[in-house]
Amino acid sequence: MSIDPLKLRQVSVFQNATDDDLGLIAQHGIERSIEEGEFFFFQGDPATYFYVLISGRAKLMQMNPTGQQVNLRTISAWQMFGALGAVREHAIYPASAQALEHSTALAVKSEYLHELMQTRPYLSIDLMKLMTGYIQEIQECYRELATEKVERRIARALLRLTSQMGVKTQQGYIELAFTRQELAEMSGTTLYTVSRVMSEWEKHGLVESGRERVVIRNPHGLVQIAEESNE
Amino acid sequence: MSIDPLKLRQVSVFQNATDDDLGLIAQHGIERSIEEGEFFFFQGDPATYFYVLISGRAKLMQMNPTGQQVNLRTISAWQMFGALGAVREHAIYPASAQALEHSTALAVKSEYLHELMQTRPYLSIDLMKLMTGYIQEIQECYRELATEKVERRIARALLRLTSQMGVKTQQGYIELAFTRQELAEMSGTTLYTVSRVMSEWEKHGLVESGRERVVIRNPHGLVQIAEESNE
DNA sequence: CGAACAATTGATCCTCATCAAACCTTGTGG
DNA sequence: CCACAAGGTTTGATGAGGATCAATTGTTCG
Repeated sequence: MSIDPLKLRQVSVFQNATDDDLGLIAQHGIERSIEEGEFFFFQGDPATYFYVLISGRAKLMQMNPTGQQVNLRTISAWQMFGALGAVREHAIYPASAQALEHSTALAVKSEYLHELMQTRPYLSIDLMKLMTGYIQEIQECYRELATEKVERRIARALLRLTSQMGVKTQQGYIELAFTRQELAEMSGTTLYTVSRVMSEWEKHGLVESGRERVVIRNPHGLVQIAEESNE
Repeated sequence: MSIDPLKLRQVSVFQNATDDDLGLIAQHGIERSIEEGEFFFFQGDPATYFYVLISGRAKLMQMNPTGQQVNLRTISAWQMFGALGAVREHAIYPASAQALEHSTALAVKSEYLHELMQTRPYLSIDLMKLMTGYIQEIQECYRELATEKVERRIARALLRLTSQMGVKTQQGYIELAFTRQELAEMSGTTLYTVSRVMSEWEKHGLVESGRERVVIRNPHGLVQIAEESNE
């Protein structure tokens, strides 16, 4: 039992691929199932496969020698990750990929994508589009971390998550499923600070928070915090 | 009077290009001369040209609304920059490029590179290699900024510069030409902190510093600071 | 119910940013 | 050739913003 190749069209890098190409890719891939907390791959491993997340959620992260983590990106269904190995031979993953919940993914040999790109320019272009988007995002995160205060960074992180993975509740609010720790790793701070900031926001009715859960009640208010000049 | 097309082979993205291709690119480019402090382009401008630096030095930087700067990359001769526009139509530059000294560069229409990539897979691949390298570098910077202390970040910044643009002095030391302000922007701190750290290092014979100048006398010592576990 | 894990909150401390003032270095013009 | 201006650098004093530690309180699940 394998996935429907045509569903791969949802992957931004494959948006311009032919049906045949999608079939080939699906055919060359194997489905992997990963439990919550387990890893797709580790930073430093040879980058022999790239992945397309089919279900679940995952995160890309780096660890420094002392074990502190930094979250680089959160991945939801039909996003590609670990594709840097398709560009360079003998590349290694520059980050680790960990499942945030039980997930399945299609794993395809990097060299196969590399081979395809030799004869399909649109594939390269679309992969580059993904890369440029990613470069812009991380550049922005970097600038924020260097120049902005925590509260604003946390607001930005929440807004980013909202647009990527926000789920509407019945009341029309937006719900996110992350621990304080995870939010801290995304905004370059500690879980204590995130907790304090959230408590403060809750007092002002901006958010409503619980265990592994944040409900945004007033997105506009968050945007204000994210944008307002340093008063 | 135009540049020798074959010199473009030094550009990593053009390493596999044919002589004819190099000729075409040179032919489609115009030479621009930029004075110290002037800009090649600004963040937010339409990304209609990409550049190859022919002589001089430049930096890619972002500014936040309050005017604080972050340095993303320093560019030396025969490096390409501003190429994100070749990937996506109507793209805008995500950063500004400023000349650190009088510089000349070849400016080529982004869409021309885009066109070439349609029929020359190796060009796309080589541009992607550049991008992946860049992604890895900025990811690393991001992680450092989020998890490491200033002293170590400054050491890392110096080491990065050393490998990219270091010039050997007669005595075999490595000399770099940057102001405290510039070093601060590269390591996410202030010129005051950079100055203090450098004074401290100078006492221990690691570096020798002057106006817009840093001489590294003991690279190994810097590596130790950059790597040593948080004691 | 109890164990494991997540969140909160207070107290404390430390790293750096910030401000201010003085000091160097370099280049320019009289 | 000296004086001065402009810009880079150093250093001290001060304070704020968060990190860290510790103790307590929720929450979920077997």
